[in-house]
This record gives sequence, structure tokens and C-alpha cells, in this order.
Amino acid sequence: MTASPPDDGTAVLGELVMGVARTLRRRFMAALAPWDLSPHQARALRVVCGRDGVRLSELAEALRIAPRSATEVADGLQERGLVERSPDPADRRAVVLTPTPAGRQVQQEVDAARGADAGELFTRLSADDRAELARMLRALTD
Amino acid sequence: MTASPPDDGTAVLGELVMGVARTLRRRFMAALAPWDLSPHQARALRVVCGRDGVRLSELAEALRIAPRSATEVADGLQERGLVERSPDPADRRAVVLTPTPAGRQVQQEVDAARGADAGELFTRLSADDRAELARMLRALTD
DNA sequence: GTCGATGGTGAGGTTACCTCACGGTGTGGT
DNA sequence: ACCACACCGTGAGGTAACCTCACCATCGAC
Repeated sequence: MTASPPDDGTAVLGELVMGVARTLRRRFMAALAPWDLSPHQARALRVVCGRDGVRLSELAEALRIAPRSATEVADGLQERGLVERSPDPADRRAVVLTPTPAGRQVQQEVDAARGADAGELFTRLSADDRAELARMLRALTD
Repeated sequence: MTASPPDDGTAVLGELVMGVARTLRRRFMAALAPWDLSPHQARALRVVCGRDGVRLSELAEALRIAPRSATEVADGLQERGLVERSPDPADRRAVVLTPTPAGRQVQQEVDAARGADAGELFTRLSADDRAELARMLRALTD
């Protein structure tokens, strides 16, 4: 099984990636606090704002959760007045989620905050390094 | 607020890191399946095997969870016969966790599996790239 | 010794998932 | 036209992994 010799590097790289991801996650959650949104809710809001009129099943797939769970995420966003449920005109079984004006604005603000935060972290690297990093990470993205 | 102009790069980098982390996480969980361990349990086992005689409070700190929750993680590992609780000779309030032989072996196997898996992913990059990547990620680690 | 701080744990709650079952709705076969 | 069947969202109920709070045993300082 890839009984590679010393082969240093690869094992540590995994840890490093996970570490940076954790840092990002923590910072992201902190940046999210003012809106009282869970990371999943923020992600869902983003999906809804991204392509207008998202069915719950689509949302579930985008979030990689069971359809039943998407209902709950949608409930949370609806309670906060960020999205609206409306019947799909094309299929009366389905429900489409659309962002309210407030939802759209929150999404924009959250996105800006996230961007600013990521910027703050990644500016530790030079612009060249950032480009290199992006290239390598893209190569690793399945 | 940081109305940075085009400012390309930084925002995308966050997503990329999170994406690669998710890939790693998924692969890691898959590699872990044969032992029926949760990621947290694997992490805990690693901590216990790392430095012999770990107190539960130390474990909690290493795992960044509440002390109470460390008890449960330890319970899980003990049920599977991977660690043992014994009284700390130096402090009779404390409990130290030590790996059983089985625990030590499982940890070794899991580590090997994880290493092989990470290797498989990261060998998409050249050795030079891997070194560069490690350097940059280290710079980002708080 | 006494007393405040500390280590682990029982009790009970929260959150975010899950599966299963159900009613309303589209769809293809005959 | 009909009917069996697949599919949509959701109610009901369960689970895993966290949490806080309260408790007892023990430690360390005075």
C-alpha cells in the first residue's frame, strides 16, 4: 500500500489544510455572529440567492443533506424573514424558496464580511503566493 | 469597510481551502470506516497514544471540547477496548487514559491509512509544490 | 484543620442531523 | 381515461455529539 519510503510531506499537508480550514471556520462563525446565522443557514441563504427559485430538494442536494433536513433549514431562514416559500407554478407538489429583500441584503453583507475576513487572513501571503496557492488547491479539488 | 477594489483572490481562496478540507474529511472518514471510529474518536486516540498518560482535562483541551464531553469520548474508546482509565498516582482526583495494545495498534493502522490517503491526494502536486504549499499553509496557521 | 479551587461525572437540554410514513401531485402504460 | 408508480415536502420520532449546571472527592495554601 504505497509503502513509500520516508515520503515526508503528504501526511503533514493534510493536517495543515485541516488546521487552516478550522481557522477559517472559526473566523467565519465569528464574522457571522451579528446575524445569528448558523454556517449551514448562511450557506443555504447563499444558495437561494444564487439561483432564484430553489426547490427544497435542490437545496438539500446543494447542502448535501437529506431532503427532510432541508425543510428545517428553510424553516429557520423563513422564521428570520430571509426567504419565502411559494408554490412552484410548474409543479404543484414543489415549493420554491426565494430570498426576501432582507434576505438578499443579509446575504450580501455576510458575503462582504466573509470576503473581508478571508482577505485579512490571506494577505499574510504575497500576491504571487496567493496565486500559487489557488493553483495548487484547484489541482486538489476533486 | 475594506471596500477593496477588485481584490480578487482572497475570497476564492477561502472557498478553495474549505473545499479541499471537505475532500480530505470525506476521504478520512471513508478510510476510517473499517474501525467504526468517529473522527473525534480517532483524534482522541491519537492524542492518547501521542503522550502517554493523558488526563481527561488534557484530552478536552486538545480536542477543544468541554471537559464533560471528553468523558464521553473516553467512554466510547474504552467500550471499544482501545484505552484504559487508571487513577493518576500523583493526583487521586484525576484519571489518566492509556492506550491498550489494541488501541495502539489501531492508532497505527489508522495513521497509516490516513497517511496513504493524504499521500494519494497530494501526489497530484510535485514535490516542490508540496513544499511550497506546506510553507504557505504554515504561514496561515495561527 | 479549614477552605477555596480543581478533576471527573450524573442529569438534563440543545442542535442538527437521520429514517419512516403519509397525503398531494405528476407521469407513463394500457 | 384510468391506474400504478414515482416523487415532493413534511409530521413524528430517534440518535449523536455537543453543552451547562450541580455534585462529590481531592488537592494546595494558610
